[in-house]
Amino acid sequence: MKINRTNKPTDSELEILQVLWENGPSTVRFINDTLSTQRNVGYTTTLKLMQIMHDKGLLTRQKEGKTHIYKPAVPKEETQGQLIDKLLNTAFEGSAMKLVMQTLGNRRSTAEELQKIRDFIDNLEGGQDE
Amino acid sequence: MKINRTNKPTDSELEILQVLWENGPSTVRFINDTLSTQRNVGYTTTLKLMQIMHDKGLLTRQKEGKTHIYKPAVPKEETQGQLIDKLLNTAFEGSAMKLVMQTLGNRRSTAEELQKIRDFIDNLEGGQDE
DNA sequence: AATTATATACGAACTTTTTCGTAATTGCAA
DNA sequence: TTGCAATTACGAAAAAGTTCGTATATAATT
Repeated sequence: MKINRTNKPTDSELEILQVLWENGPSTVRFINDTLSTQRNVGYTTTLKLMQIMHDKGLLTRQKEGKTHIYKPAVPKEETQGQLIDKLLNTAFEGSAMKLVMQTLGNRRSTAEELQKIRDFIDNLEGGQDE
Repeated sequence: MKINRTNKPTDSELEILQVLWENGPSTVRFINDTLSTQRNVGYTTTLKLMQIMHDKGLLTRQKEGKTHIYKPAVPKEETQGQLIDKLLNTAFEGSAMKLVMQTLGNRRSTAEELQKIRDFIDNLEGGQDE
């Protein structure tokens, strides 16, 4: 199936990607079992969704015996980036700075985390040409 | 109409909120004119959407002559916060730090912006109890 | 007061996303 | 090899979101 790097996942699709990101390549059975611990969802529902995602090029799969092993067709970071871009454009006037400040401003972070971010920014400045 | 602080806006609803955030309280006519500069959308479509948003408690309105003046029922920051929380939970394992780093890592920021963020973080540490 | 222009209300069609039932297929075990 | 349990394929219903046509109301204009 052709990989599509422009289709953004829907909410349900994102749920499935989450499980794959966390657990690596998985069967429909495993994904459904995992999702089922959080909410009610039928096996064929999950199956259908993953088939659609395969059609869209969001997942690749490989036959293993009689089951399929699915994995994301696109790196996690790329999908995350798409979602950030969308949020940026629909709610933060495209400004990464505004998003970052809002995110940090209203959520508790530990001193360690804040320090990591600081270091990260310091590092950025070196590499970035302006 | 009752204000609903839990309903997340859909994509189209967000488009409308954007216009309101940028321009302040507006008529359906104004919103539709603004949206129309970017894409094709009928007047009654925008009207219907805003009526639904009013029903959901996303917008309040006030009659002015024969038209209605609409405005967000909930502060912009609160809606932004909802959207961030959702992104955090569906794609960043709930970690604000990860979201921030991804955001800054793949997008160009000016030195000024980065400095502002640094200052912001410094400020945060003082106020936050840990 | 009648006409006109603009606004609202509302139902319904259409699209997209989500859900699931049923049938067909497949590999394994008896 | 036959039967069984698990999987896939597929169609279609249900739900959510979007779009728009038509009817009705309202205020301004002639």
